[in-house]
Amino acid sequence: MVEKYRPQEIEPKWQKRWEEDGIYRATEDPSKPKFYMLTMFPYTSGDLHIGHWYAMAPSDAHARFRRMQGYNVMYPMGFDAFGLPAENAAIRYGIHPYTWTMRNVENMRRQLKSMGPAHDWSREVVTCLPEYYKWNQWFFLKFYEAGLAYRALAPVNWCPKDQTVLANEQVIDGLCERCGTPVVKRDLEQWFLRITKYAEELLDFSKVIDWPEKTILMQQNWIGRSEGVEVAFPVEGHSEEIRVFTTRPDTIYGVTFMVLAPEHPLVPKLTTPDRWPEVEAYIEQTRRETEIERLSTEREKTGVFIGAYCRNPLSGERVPIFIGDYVLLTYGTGAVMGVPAHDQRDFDFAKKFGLPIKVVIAPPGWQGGELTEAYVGPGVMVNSGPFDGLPNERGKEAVTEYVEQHGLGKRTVAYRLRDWLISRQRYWGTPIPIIYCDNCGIVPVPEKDLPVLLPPDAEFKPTGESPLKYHEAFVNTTCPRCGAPAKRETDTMDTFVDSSWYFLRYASPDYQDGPFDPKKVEFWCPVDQYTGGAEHATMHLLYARFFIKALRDLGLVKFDEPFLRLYHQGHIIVQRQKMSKSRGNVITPDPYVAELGADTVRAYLMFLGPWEQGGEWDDSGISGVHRWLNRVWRLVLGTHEDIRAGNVPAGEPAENDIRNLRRITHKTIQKVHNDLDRFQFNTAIAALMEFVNHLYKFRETPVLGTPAWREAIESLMLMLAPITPHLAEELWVRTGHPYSIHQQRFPTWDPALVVEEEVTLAIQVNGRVRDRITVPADMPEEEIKALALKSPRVQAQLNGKEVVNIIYVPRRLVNVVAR
RNA sequence: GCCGGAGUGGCGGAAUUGGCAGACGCGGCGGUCUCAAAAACCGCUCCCCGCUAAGGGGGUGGGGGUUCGAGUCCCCCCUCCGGCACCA
Repeated sequence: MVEKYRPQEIEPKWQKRWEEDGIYRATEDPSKPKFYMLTMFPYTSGDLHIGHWYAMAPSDAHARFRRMQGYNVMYPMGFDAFGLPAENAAIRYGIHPYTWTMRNVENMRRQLKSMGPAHDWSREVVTCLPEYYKWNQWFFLKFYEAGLAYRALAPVNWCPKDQTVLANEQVIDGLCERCGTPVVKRDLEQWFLRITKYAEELLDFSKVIDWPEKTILMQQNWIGRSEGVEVAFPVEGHSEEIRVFTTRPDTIYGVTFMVLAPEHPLVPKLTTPDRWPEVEAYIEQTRRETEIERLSTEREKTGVFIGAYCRNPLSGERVPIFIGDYVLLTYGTGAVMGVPAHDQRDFDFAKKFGLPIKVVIAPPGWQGGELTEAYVGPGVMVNSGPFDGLPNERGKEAVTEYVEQHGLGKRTVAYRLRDWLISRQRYWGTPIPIIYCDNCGIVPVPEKDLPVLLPPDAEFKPTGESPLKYHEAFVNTTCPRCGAPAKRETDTMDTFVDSSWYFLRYASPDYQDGPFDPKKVEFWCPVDQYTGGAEHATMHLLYARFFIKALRDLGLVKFDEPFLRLYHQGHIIVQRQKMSKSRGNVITPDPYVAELGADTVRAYLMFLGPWEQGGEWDDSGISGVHRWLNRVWRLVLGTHEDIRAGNVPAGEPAENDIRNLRRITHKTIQKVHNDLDRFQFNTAIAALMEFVNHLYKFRETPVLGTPAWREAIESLMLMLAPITPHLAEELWVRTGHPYSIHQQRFPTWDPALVVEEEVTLAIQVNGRVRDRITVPADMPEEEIKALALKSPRVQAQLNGKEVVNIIYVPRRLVNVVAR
């Protein structure tokens, strides 16, 4: 009788042993190809839930698979530890963000380790520790020197009652989440990183090996490159001109109005006194709107005439100037030339304000009638002076030429991408290493004075702008340049700065002389395989790419892209929602681990469905996976005992059975290998389940105990090693193999053994299956077709109809087409 | 709204990328073993007509199309999910 499978005993045992032996510790061993495997590090929210395991367990299986393929794998783990939730917890529970965060780190580390992962914990990085954030500051200084960091006015959400800056998340329907006061926008001097300098290069994915198409597409759309022309419209009675960016210079004769972003700097200057009260009120109103609202094409257009006019530089026509919230200051020049006939938003605006709609690109068959909607298609230019008669595509070029030659404007490329605002008016983040001196102005903190430590005793509650502002000992300092009394910058950095380079720190986490040891980074980086949620497609993943390109240009790294391959896992949701403490729907792995073992939970999470898709948490199927692991346990140990005791079915093993067993073994190896390679864990496990089902049948035959049987059982254990590492190790050692299975090679398949000798073909008549025939795999096409036609069921279906075609798809089907 | 995805039995999902729809598992039904239960094992299980047969019909969110053949490709629509620059 086989001993019972007790994961609660074997799992801690092996975890301890692996850790003691350091079998997952990565070293710079050049004898094997390196493989840097990385999972997005978790935010230290405190509730490590089944969703974290969902992200980590399959990724761990992939890392283990790569190790078994002979790669020198570095698979580190760390914690993203700065951010808003720590401050919220501090306010709610009166606990210091540091204490809260580090307590969460402890707990999350313990829970992660109970999964039995192959992480190299000696490389752990925690971003809220000074030895980490010091280097955020160091990078900031480098960026500043290189002109990549600059200060500018930018709006923040401001709650007038709480006197505090709010994150977008804290604004619910335009109201402060704490007190319900309407939130307004307020301009503050803030720090930016010049990501737009890299817009063009960031569009290029040719140096990436394998990223999901959709992620590339989302980043490209996010960057939003468009080619066009910037044209200056002189303002009547002023020396100023309004510069507009347009991708449709061919429609310039159709301009009937001009719309400026309400925040446009020329608005106060150009607005006539009689229009000012209304204009000012509209600007105020706009400042309460979100960008999503403003860009919605659904809602009715709004705007206000400012009383001023400009002149169309080509047609000479007089054009009234409006402001409208659908124009954003951050895109193009913050001004739009209104061409209602050929842009739907302009059309809606013109209808609303009774402005003329002048057709300048004739729609096909147009008789000069009124349009019911904007015509955005191609056509011939009309009402466009010297350009009349040109097809509009050529017209674009001609107008651009004209504009450039007459000094009215120039070709430009506009990007939707904006510079990265990194200032946060928060406590729990990296202090920005800048000092403001009355004599010297903006003075960067000298490198030798880093880190600028976050004072532990600050009043981090939301009592004002930047919490650090009220920490006198922090704020008041002396100017490093002239020695006069000076003040520190009190804003902290966006936490996306932390996550833009943490993967470099893993290469040398204890390095003191810089953010990383250049030699170690050169050895390990870039990341070969990155996994994480698709919600990071446009922000984190773009910021990290920007960071690496900037570091490259600073001479700090030698590669262009941080992550060569990328895979997105989906998310586990509960009651159709993301798990969160506040919703009270957090599922932790702990009780499942206690009852069924980590291996069962790991395998179940991988078996649930395509990793990419995630899904609703439902534990009703977990017993099936646990049952299966029990079957594996009894199969491997039971047959091991039977063979040793000579207790095998009598008789000679049939040649055919041996051949079949070997084919099934090798086909399974091929399938599991390919699936683990492509993150298709669910089908890998399904294949392993089928394999085990087959082995239970073969167990009843004399092949039990043959070399083919041993090959099957060893392959099974090795294939399970990445998925259920503890079970695999226990079985491996118990069946007399040398520790550790995690230092073995993944089995390989023999292509010659995988091919089927016979195939079953579906026989269709007009696309419906009517019969099946089993034929030798190498039977010639003509014979197969003849055989198909002979089938009585086919004949019954044909019933005198004329056969017009016979389609043969090798190894699949025959389709008889009849009329 | 804009950008990007997804939709297949009672449930999670599979389908070699245009070739037998429903692998594998859950659940359900029936059985073996047992004093009994659990565990384990065996069989059946997309829907409808039909005798639990032979056989036939329908079927991958809805509607249309391309094709010998569509879950897969194209067009329109519906629903759900992710992101929208201060949640990370």
